[in-house]
Amino acid sequence: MSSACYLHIAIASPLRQHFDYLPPKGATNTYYPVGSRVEVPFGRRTVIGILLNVSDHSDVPVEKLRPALKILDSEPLLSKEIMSLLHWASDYYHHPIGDVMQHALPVLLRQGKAAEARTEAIWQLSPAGQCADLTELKRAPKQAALLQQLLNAPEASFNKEDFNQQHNHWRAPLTALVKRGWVDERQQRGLLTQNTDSDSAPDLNEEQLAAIATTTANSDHFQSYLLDGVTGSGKTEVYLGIIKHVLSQGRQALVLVPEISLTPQTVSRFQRRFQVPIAVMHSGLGQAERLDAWLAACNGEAQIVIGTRSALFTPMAKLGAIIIDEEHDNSFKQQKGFRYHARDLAVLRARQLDIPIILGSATPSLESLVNVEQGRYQQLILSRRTSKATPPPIRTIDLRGQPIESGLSRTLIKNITEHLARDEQVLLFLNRRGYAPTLCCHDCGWIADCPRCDAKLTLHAASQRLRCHHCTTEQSMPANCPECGSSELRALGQGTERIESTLETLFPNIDIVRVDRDTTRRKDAMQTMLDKIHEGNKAILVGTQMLAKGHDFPNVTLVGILDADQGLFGIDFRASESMAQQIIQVAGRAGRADKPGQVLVQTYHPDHPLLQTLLIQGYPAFAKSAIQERQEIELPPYSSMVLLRAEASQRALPMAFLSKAYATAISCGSQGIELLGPLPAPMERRAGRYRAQLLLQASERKPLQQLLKKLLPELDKLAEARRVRWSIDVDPVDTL
DNA sequence: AGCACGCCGACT
DNA sequence: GTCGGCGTGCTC
Repeated sequence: MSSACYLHIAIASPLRQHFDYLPPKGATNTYYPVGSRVEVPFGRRTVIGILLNVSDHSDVPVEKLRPALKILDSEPLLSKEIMSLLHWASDYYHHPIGDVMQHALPVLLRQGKAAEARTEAIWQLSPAGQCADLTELKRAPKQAALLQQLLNAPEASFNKEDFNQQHNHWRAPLTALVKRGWVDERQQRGLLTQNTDSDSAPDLNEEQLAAIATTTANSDHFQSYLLDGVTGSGKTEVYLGIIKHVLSQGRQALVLVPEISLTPQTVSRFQRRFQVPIAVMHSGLGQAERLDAWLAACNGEAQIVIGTRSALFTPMAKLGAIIIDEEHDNSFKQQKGFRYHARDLAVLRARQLDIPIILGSATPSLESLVNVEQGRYQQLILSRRTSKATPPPIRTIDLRGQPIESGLSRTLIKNITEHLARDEQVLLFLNRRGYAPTLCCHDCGWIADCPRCDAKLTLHAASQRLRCHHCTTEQSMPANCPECGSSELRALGQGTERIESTLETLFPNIDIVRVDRDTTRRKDAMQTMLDKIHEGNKAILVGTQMLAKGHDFPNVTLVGILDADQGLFGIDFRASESMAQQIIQVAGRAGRADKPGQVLVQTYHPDHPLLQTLLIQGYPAFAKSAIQERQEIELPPYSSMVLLRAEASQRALPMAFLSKAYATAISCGSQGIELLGPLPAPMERRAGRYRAQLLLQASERKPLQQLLKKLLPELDKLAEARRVRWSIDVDPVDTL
């Protein structure tokens, strides 16, 4: 009995559904591997989708079905495990399955390229070439030269770099030699990055050993661990210890890190410790490189995969443990399109595979701390710094009524001078790049606003330009006020560029190194600066959060936080958590070597309770009180949030859509769900578009999910929906 | 999202 | 007269 056969296929489109196809015409075998790519006709074009499953029925009338064109993979490209993770994610984040699937594939595979590792051509002298008659090549000097090179090392094979070094046009002559039969051309598998230098593990302290022992004792079962270790306590050594164990079992390890901390140093630390192939996956990779890394991870050849957020979806043949470094970092949450949280999905993946997952941070997210409290995560504490250094004392500098020199208080300047006098380095943190955030006319009060955003333009002095930090707007700095013509234009407020120039006047003989997006735009700029800092000569580093993450500056003994107040009165309920994490992370840069460090925090609100708790009692105490506050006012993780956003070029449209959405939600039955809004977004206009949002909040996840399941198909049908760009954000990390 | 069809404005 | 703007509709 032959039953009907329908292929359910995920196709990249905003439609929340799959599409059904008949098997390809003339298909002889009946094996259709779920998780493989299928080429199908879709509307007027041909696209590549992923086979979700093969079923004996379809909800679509048969006459509407078209046959698929071609099965592109004979084996599943996405493993069963990844498919199930993606299904879950599509469901939970309410994002169309087709688009979700695309996130799991390197671009080249999405485009239909064969799932084969890149190869490079290599050339070798053929047996016939060994007794080649060079006189035949009298009139082909290039061929002769190439042949001579090959004859010099008759056993060796050469790749294109080898020829590039000695010849400028070698391709055609070499092809001629191949034609003559004197040279063999072969394709060889490219090699993964691997390092020949090696180092061995340092002696670990008891806490580190205990953390490794705990996680590895039970390494073939699912368990989430929160590795809560103060800066400098050697979290990475714990990761390495765990990975060593994983590798010894013949399994692979997946390490996810925030975007900014995936530097060559990070990777080389892993490479030096383990002489195994490592696949690195980040946004800077070329497409062919990305495909290579992906395939190597997939087939188990790469034993360690280090990557950012999206590396989570890499299929891995024998994954044995997942590590999330800096788990509190918000860059694990994708902020557009498919808005998944890589950390949260990683926990799910670990559970599915029944393997351990280790979330590490010096400043754990409140979510993870609550998970510890509720017994879902097991906490591993590293309380001691590995070096002798004691944690640096943190002092506040009360800015009220103080004379301030361009953002620097007298006290801070005095301390900088002292540390420099001891040939030490100073790090100043200000999370605002540019020269000044405001350009203002002294005579009429005009302010340079962005024409496309509800924001001020930032003055960049070096380029003499005004730039918007929220869109691409850029204009030259006017000589006169465009309103009243006055030439008295004043730069108000401080950015890193201005601090840098102030420091240059205050400390004319000291190196000032500014590290922000503007100074690190060039490809190796960051590296050059880090190298310079590591030389250890006295210097002042000024930077934004780029400086706060992960880098180790052994000779920095003074950290100055120039403006701690930014996060204190933020509109987002997570603003204070982020501020605290940022302050502690920056403070952790001080005194890592044998020199004692010192941290000075400038603030206009030294009595603010959150700041007090953080600076006097430390992050754990801060977290405890912040958690308590979340509990009292039923904020996440003590409630569940979903944000419905909309934007359009006309102001009224997003609000109109969201009002309709509000009404639709009510009619879907929204018992137990609080609807807040619709409201204009905190910065209503951005890049010329008006934005608004509707917040859905509930004490339980389930009713919210159920509502969305009913609500979203209804919203898709609304006429108002077509006039705006809208999106759903489940568990938003910032409500901006 | 793409892609086509369809009906109204300023240009070779 | 057309090139082209984006509103609307459809994709198994």
